[in-house]
Parts: sequence; C-alpha cells; structure tokens
Amino acid sequence: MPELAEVEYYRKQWNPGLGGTVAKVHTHPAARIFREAPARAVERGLAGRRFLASHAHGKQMLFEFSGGAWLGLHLGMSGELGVAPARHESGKHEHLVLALDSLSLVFSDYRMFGKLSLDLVEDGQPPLWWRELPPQPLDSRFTKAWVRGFVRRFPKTPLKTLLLDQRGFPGIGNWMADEICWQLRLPPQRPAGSLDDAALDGLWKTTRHVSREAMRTVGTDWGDLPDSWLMNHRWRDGGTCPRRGCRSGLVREDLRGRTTCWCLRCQT
DNA sequence: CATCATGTTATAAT
DNA sequence: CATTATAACATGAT
Repeated sequence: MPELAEVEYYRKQWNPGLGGTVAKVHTHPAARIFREAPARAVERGLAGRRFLASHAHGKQMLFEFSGGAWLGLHLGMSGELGVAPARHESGKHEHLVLALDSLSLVFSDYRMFGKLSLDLVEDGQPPLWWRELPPQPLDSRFTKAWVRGFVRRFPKTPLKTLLLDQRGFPGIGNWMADEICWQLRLPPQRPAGSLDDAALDGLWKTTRHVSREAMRTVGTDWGDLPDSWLMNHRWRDGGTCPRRGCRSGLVREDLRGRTTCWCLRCQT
C-alpha cells in the first residue's frame, strides 16, 4: 500500500513512543522480513535502548535508538506501523513488536515484501546507506537538471515505469506515477527518450506538485485527495476521467507488470 | 478455483 | 559495465 505520503503517515504512528525505552522485543523469527537482519540480532540490538527519533525518505524509514542503533524499515506492499498497549500479544502478521514502558510499537506485514535493517554505528551519524539515498522530490537537490539527467539515461523505458524507479524518483509508487502522467497529459507508455526539455521540466514540476499535495493531505492524517485528481477514479474498471470537459472513460491495463490507468483522450 | 493487489530484486538478454 | 525486460517472492480479498 505505502508510497511517499503513506510512509510518512506510518512513520508518525510510532511517535507516541518517542523517548521510551525498549523493555522487550517480540519477533516472528522465521518471517521473511528478517531476511537481511536476523530477528535475534534485532532483539539484541534494540533491547534496553531509548527511541530517540524517526525519519522518512521516499519509501524508506529510519528509527534512531540510543547507543548508535538505527532501525531501517521498508513497508513493501502490505506493511503497516501502529501502536498497541504495553502488554500486547503479537498477532498473526505482527512480526516485530517493540514493547516500551507505556506502549508497544508494532510492525505488521501479511505479504512480507517489507524488510528491515539494523545498523550499530559509533559516530552518531545515520548509516551510510541512508546518507547516500538519492534526492526525494521535495528536496532542494531534486532539481530540473537532476530529473533531466536521470530520465535521459533510460530512453526506451516508458515514462510511468521510470517514475517507479526509486533511484530517480524515491517515494513515487503506482498511484502517484499514474497521477503524474495524467496531470502531465502524457501517455504512461511514452518512451522517456521522446520527451523534450520542456516536457522534462513539466515532469519535474508535476512530480513535486503531486508529492507536495499528497504529503499535505495523506501524509498528515490520511486525508482525501481532491476528486479532481485521477487518484480517486483509478481503482476499478469503468472509471471516468475527472478532467473538466473530458469525462471520457478511463483505461486500465498492465504496463511492465503494474496495473496502469490513464485517459485515452487527455493523454496523447 | 482463478485473478488481482499503492513493491522490489535476481536473473538473463541486449 | 549500463540498460532493458521478465519472473518471482507470500498472502489474503474478491
């Protein structure tokens, strides 16, 4: 489920635990989410630490604990973060539960495409992999030149597919990619190499606009995006293009393995 | 039973 | 080596 703004929303769900100390770590050790950081290492690494801060970058999250312990989380397709009472029995899909003094922090993920990492560092800095993440759409480093340079590396790739590439557009997911193409009035399957400088500048601008509005609504309280966007019309067959004066039928088809929705009339 | 799902990545081909 | 294309991963909802 989670893209840029949903990830930001979930990150904040653990805020009630800030300042608390991890009394006990409960895991489902065999769960696939521990494929990179074994459950036992996570248990040992976090027990007794204070939860100090959290950050989100694209679809990645980073939780800082005392003593230089940094917990990285990725929600995959179905991951969620939430809180539960301090004494909480972990449910079927709750693979990581951090029991603090006053409440528990819960990571659940039934499909288990999510994952986590644990870095123990000396220098008080976030781990290197975090510092090296590419600029996200709302960073000042996400410039027109950055977008042009990235897109031009992949001339054959469809625009929508490229928007899903986390190396260039960290945080953009399936609904945001469709939304950006629709607002740009460009077909999702247009080869990236066919876009001129003006179109690439439009891509930069629209990517930022969609990201900003999503963060403002969904990212704060899972609020609704406007019905004038594609977002609320793209989920089922038979939807109608919400653009004023269009109202044409929307198309839903697979593009490179992802369901893609667009308007045949607006996006040419 | 078949199909689909807001994501990533290993692998192979070019 | 860089880019491009596809399949696989695991589970539940419909």
